[in-house]
Amino acid sequence: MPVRSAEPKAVPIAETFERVFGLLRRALPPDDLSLTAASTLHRLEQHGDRRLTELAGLEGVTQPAMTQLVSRLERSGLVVRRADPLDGRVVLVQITPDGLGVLRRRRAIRAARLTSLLAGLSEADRSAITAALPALDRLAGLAPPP
Amino acid sequence: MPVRSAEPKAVPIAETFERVFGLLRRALPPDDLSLTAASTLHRLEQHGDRRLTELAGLEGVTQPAMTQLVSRLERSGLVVRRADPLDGRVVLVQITPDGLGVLRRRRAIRAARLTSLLAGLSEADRSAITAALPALDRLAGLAPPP
DNA sequence: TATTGTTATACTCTATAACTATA
DNA sequence: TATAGTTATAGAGTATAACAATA
Repeated sequence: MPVRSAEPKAVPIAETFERVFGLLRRALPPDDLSLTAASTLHRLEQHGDRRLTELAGLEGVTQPAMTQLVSRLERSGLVVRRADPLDGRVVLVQITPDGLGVLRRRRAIRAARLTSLLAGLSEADRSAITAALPALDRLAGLAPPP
Repeated sequence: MPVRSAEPKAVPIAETFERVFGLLRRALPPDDLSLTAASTLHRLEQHGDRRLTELAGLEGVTQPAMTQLVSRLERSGLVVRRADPLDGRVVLVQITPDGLGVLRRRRAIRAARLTSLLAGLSEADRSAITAALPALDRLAGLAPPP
């Protein structure tokens, strides 16, 4: 009986990831940021101001979708649009102190919830998850097929 | 310098999960099912017909949201609504052969994409991810705070 | 009266197509 | 002409509140 190579493993991995997504979605505080909004803010925090088109590419959404997301974030005071002195067409997006505060609060809330969930696992399970984090980060960092 | 207990670990775990979510989202075929729709179909496939309210609870969405999701799925021919002969108020949701086919196709596409991504990792990373799957499944299966 | 589900309404998030402004 | 971004429009997906039907 042949043991096939990489393909069969992908199915259970994909299904587990979808279940983890369900966990993320259900653990989202009701009137919190969407996952895309949070990811965008996180990127602006980590890597500084970015052009709108660049953000759209990094987040894997269209330019109009990012225009609208940035507009919503700006309306909420979490980012501001700035002009690029070198190119009049460009919009630079910058996170505000309020935006940083929202990220900080959100992180604390999610960490607390996740901590209480992790408490329901065995120490071995927690270790297995911790051990996989670097690998998962590398997986998530691989350029997805555009 | 004190090493604090469980709380600090939750932050990197939550952030890695969000990055994996980004991967999932970007790898979604353009005109495919939403993650919630897919999860609902998957549940109907695995566990048989379910009542609408039960599905809403399992997926962590409201009853009206599930009414609408089921309506969209029914319009697309992926599920049907059936009456419960024992209770005239109840709607039983059943997956159709077309729904099963969509799940099968979708699984194959996602597995192929994930396989090509996994090929970009080291064998050690792939092993770490595989080793964490049961733990992640248990984590995702824990009842989230309602 | 309580439960099951739907309808009404509103907002976020996303897409494609058409447009404006700048280079 | 090409690039950066916005506006227009449409649809999925979600929520709360109000409603209808059945138990």
